[in-house]
Amino acid sequence: MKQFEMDTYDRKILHHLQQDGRISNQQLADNVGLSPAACWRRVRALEEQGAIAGYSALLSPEVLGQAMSVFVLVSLQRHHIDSTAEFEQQVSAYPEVLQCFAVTGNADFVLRVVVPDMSSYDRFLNEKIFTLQGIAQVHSNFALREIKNTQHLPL
Amino acid sequence: MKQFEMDTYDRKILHHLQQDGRISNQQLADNVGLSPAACWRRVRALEEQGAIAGYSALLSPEVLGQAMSVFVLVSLQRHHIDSTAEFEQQVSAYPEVLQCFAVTGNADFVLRVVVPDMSSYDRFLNEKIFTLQGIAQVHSNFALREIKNTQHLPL
DNA sequence: ACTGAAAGTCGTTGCAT
DNA sequence: ATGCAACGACTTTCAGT
Repeated sequence: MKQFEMDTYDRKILHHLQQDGRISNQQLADNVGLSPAACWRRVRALEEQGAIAGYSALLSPEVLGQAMSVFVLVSLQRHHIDSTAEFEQQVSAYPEVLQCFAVTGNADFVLRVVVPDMSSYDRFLNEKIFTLQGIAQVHSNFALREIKNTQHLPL
Repeated sequence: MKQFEMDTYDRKILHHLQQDGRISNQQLADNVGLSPAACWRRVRALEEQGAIAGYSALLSPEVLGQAMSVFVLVSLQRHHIDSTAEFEQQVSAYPEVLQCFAVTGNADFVLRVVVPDMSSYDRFLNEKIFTLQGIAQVHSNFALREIKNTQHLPL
């Protein structure tokens, strides 16, 4: 993945597309000050370069009854490559795990898990986390409130 | 925010819109097995009910040179309502802070911060976090690797 | 690189079931 | 609730600058 030059037009395009992924090419062109054709070519280029990885609808966890967010700190027993790889593979497959990062600090991984309620979380832990091989410690920090939650990159 | 009934069509629609927020209504209708008009009316309803909060382009941090993710654990000195509210307000305004949750456990808040490099992170801490009133402790856990990172809710 | 126009596709609405 | 049909708007391509 290599870097590339981005001018003000590209930055504006990315900004508006983060804000509204379904904005019409015409509106976008108006907002950034390009003709629709020129704007469209730039968007295409940004997609092909990989700067735009995709588009997604943002759903509301509250409205959909998936209101519980938990930060799960996981430490593995031994840091062998293969047990780590298997952990990552399994965890990636769980739909309840929205995010998983390998981190510095006391834990090896931090996961953000989203479930409808506490009993679902209990089931998730017992059936999907505690059954994994090589788990040393699991610590759950429950989200009391969501202050901010986007994936919008600063440009 | 009240719950509402969702049938299989709605679930399929949300699933596909999470996967591709720019899918055309016709393709979506094909995929879920509805006519374009019926599908479009359901999408409209889901938007109005708030189940769909919006749409966004997903950008690639690596390609855009915003490769460093840090989990910042923040504890406040006294849990007065007003200092907490001010902290939340300020932190929400920082573009580097993609996510912020009030959590249980040792810290009061966990923030996910994204910056281009370590020196930018240093500046972020000194100029934007350490200057806030009532900060008791700040602990930084750096993301070594991103295993999974979506906002896709399990349906 | 950009603009403007042309052609095809799609979103959106109204109406009937 | 659904499908069909029609109009207007849009996306996308291509030639010219």
